[in-house]
Amino acid sequence: MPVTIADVARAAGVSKTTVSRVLNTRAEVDRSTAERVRDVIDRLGYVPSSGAVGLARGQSRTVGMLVPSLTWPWMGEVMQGVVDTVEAAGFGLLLFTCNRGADSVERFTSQVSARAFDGLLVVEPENTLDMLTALHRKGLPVVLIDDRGHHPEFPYVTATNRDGGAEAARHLLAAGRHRPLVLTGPARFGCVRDRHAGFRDAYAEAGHPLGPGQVVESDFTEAHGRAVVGERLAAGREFDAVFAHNDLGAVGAMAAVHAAGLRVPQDVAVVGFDDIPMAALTRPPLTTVRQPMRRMGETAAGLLLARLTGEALPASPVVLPTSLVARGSTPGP
Amino acid sequence: MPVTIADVARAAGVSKTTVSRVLNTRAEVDRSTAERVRDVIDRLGYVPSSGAVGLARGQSRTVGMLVPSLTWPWMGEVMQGVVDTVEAAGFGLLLFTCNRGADSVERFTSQVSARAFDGLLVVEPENTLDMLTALHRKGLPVVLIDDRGHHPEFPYVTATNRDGGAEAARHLLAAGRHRPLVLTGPARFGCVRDRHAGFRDAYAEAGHPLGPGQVVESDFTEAHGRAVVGERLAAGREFDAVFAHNDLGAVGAMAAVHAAGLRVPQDVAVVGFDDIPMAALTRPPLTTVRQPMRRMGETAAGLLLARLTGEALPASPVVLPTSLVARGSTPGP
DNA sequence: CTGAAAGCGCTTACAG
DNA sequence: CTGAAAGCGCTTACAG
Repeated sequence: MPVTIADVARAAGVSKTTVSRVLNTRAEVDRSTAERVRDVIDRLGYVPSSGAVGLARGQSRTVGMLVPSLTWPWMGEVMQGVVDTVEAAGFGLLLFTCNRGADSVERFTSQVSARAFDGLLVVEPENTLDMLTALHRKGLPVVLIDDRGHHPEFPYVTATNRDGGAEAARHLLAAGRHRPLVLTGPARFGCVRDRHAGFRDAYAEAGHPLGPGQVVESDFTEAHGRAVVGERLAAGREFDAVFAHNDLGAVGAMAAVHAAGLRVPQDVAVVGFDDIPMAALTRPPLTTVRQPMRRMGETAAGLLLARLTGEALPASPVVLPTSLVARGSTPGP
Repeated sequence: MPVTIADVARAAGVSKTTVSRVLNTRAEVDRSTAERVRDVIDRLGYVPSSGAVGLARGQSRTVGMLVPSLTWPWMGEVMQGVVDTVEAAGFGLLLFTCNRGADSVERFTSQVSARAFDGLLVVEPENTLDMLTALHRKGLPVVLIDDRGHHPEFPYVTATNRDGGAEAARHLLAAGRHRPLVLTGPARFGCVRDRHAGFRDAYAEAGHPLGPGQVVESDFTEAHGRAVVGERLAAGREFDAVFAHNDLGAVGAMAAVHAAGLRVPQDVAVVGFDDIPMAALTRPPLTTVRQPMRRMGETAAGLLLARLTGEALPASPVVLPTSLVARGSTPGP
């Protein structure tokens, strides 16, 4: 019932070949013929079936996106950047989150074999790097967003985590805070190691090297950040600042400081990482190292699309700059 | 290069028809033949091309999802519910956000004509109801999530907005707050009218009818909520509570109360609506009327999938219950 | 139980 | 500049 290329051809008195040619604006069509065909297309409201085009051309003009979760606080920004870019290029975006065990991972890889999409954008779910590498080796174009420090063999977009950590340190040092407590993320993440290295080195260079008791591995949750800082406070405060490797952890830290009857930033200054939407709305607003999440999404999508339309991809990763956003959780100048 | 059904047929010494039959588990295949074919499929790692299957069957086993924005604080939960449900059913999810003007709306509708998906889930972007209604009339199955009170002619999933408003009122009344300030959302939204009706009636029934000065139309932003409450406070406080129609507005209200040197909840109690992830993390944590966003997403997806697999859809909308989550921004019992 | 053939709606050499 | 025909990888009557 929907109108097909055959209907258009019949109505315009030409062959399907010709219709296809004006559809794809191949040059070798008589101007008046083309115009007539275009009129019919408009009149009939014809739109080529994407499935048929894909089958005939061997490509789907669709990109896949795999994410570990859609509810993480910064995921919306990444997604928005990706969708905007993919849509503007006239591609479709197929969304996957294989977060229900091995079963769903398998289902996902079978979608790949089904050639449902031409390329893949991914925020890496845990333990999927091997699978992704295998897909890439089999010829699927893949671009990673935030490599988690795994440095895969395919292109990725990340942020200057080391610089970000260093900037957080310099900001706290400038405020005269010499005894920070660092709440890292899981140590297996490269971004965590980078953030910490930047922070630690900056403190060392300033003549205030971090002692072993000043660094605690956390898990990126608000609850754990709160628990750790709460315990440290109860055991007797020996720090004048907290640097958390993500904003949620920083929010937990602030809650613990307040719960202990202390003030942010006067007694304990707090710096987070990410600049999630909530960061500007906490009390006090959270000073944080901003990652340009939306731009990271746009950039990754742009790389993948370029690859799909024939361009070669940059051999080296794309590293976008972080920036410190100073707010009320650290002392003003 | 990828393995096709013809490869499998050849290797198994049968026709493509037979392979297709075991693939789709039609009964009329000899058991031993079927087993042999299955072995070959496994050995070759064959997966049917989704595009080809779709073309032959006239359906894509993909559902589309249209949203106004991916960065709204509750969108992640809705999306997660949708994706989980759609994935579990073995369908693909194609994501659209036509938020770049009429141009992108047109691009979206053309995707529909291209039969890229079999059904559509939508959180309605502004001014798209007519377009959606037209698509539905042309035969596209559509399910709306949160009807915004438009009561469209196709199925939708929403929450008990009126009850939610009433529950907020009863909660504040129980705390002895008789002079609330109401910060509504845009009046054109049906959910806003419902929330307000429930709240207003409950106050009236309790003998404390709302005066005209106690209701202000806001726009669901934190900034406007803060501005309105700030002005009211500066003009002389004549309210002991704020009911905001969304959590972001409530967060703004709390900020304004604190900025005025007053306390939440002692001087001004605050109740929000939605229960976004941030609500539990504010200082004090925000009392709010919870909408089961993830379940709304799951439910809508389930309805659409049922429809696509042949079941009839319920004529009446599905209305999920809201629930009041009491936290620190209102006085305890 | 099994297969040859037509068809889904396009694109693309190949001829003219 | 234009078209007939083959092909993309499946499914599905239709025969046997």
